[in-house]
Amino acid sequence: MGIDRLDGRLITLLAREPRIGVLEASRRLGVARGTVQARLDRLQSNGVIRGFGPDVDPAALGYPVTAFATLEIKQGQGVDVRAHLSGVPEVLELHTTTGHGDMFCRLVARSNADLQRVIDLVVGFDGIVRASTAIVMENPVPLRIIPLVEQAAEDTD
Amino acid sequence: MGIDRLDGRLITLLAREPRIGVLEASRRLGVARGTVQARLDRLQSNGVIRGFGPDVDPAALGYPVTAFATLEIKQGQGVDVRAHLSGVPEVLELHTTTGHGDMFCRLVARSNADLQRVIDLVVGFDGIVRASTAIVMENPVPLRIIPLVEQAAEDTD
DNA sequence: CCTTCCGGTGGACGGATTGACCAGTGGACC
DNA sequence: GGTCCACTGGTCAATCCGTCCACCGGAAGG
Repeated sequence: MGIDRLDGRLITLLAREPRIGVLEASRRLGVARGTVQARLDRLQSNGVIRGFGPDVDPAALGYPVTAFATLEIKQGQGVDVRAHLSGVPEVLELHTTTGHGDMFCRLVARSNADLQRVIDLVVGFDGIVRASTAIVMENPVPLRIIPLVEQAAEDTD
Repeated sequence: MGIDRLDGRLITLLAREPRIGVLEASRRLGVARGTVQARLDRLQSNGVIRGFGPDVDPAALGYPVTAFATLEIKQGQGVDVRAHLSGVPEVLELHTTTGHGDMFCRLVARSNADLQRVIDLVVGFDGIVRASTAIVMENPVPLRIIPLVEQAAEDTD
């Protein structure tokens, strides 16, 4: 389990230019096409590459506001809260974190005003005691993975 | 700007089965191939679909621990802190949020012990006054976009 | 009512890529 | 020496891609 330098270069290449196919990738990497195919198969069955889903921008969908909310959960209500939040489209992800039954989620909304509606949707549920929200103003480092891939490849796993 | 139901179905289909091509997608959706191609082109130039980058799992790379950190930044040090954090591979994303020069980032590490190293890396910088970290235990709702896409499509933008 | 515009349809074309094979080679390991 | 494994370089038929085209219907505007 782990990736070598060729895997790292392959992932980086695919991340930079997702449109290229196996053949073009093999040309760029200077290896045989079969090698790239084998690597890709392995990376996917490994679970290193989960898939190639479309990367959708919520802002372009009309949801330009992002916020993070910390939720305090009533004891034993965890399961219900999860079900509730997974039913809210504006909840893009949900984590349970260390602490006193705390959860943590990423929200999007159509506007700052609309964010109030979303928060009401999220908090308007019995198991949630309290919520504190932080609105995102800038995103200096968008979600990325390449630097980590390169580091993992350097560590010659 | 916005997406209709066909766009929504197309995005959902691509998210579920990224391997399928334009031709197969047109068959599934019951429309002509040219239509799917035109829609895809439009969605991409719109910026709704940013791309089809590989979805890499940090855990499979050897970084199974995720944490979120809130950073308090010294006045006027924002730019330097961003540069510093963007140079740390374990920082997967960084946001500036409402509050007193606060920032917010997602971290990964090889283990709970290794997380200490990462945090030291992150915090060991002049402009950062204080950091509070929450370790992720579970991830009931992984980062997702489809429910939002479907809602946006229903709203018949 | 007529005209124009626009998105979708169904079809076609050649070039390119894919997935699947194969024998051969070199290094690592026992 | 023998075995295993990954990579190479090549072939094959099947498929898909990007790009054209003529045609149609509805919507909007005159």
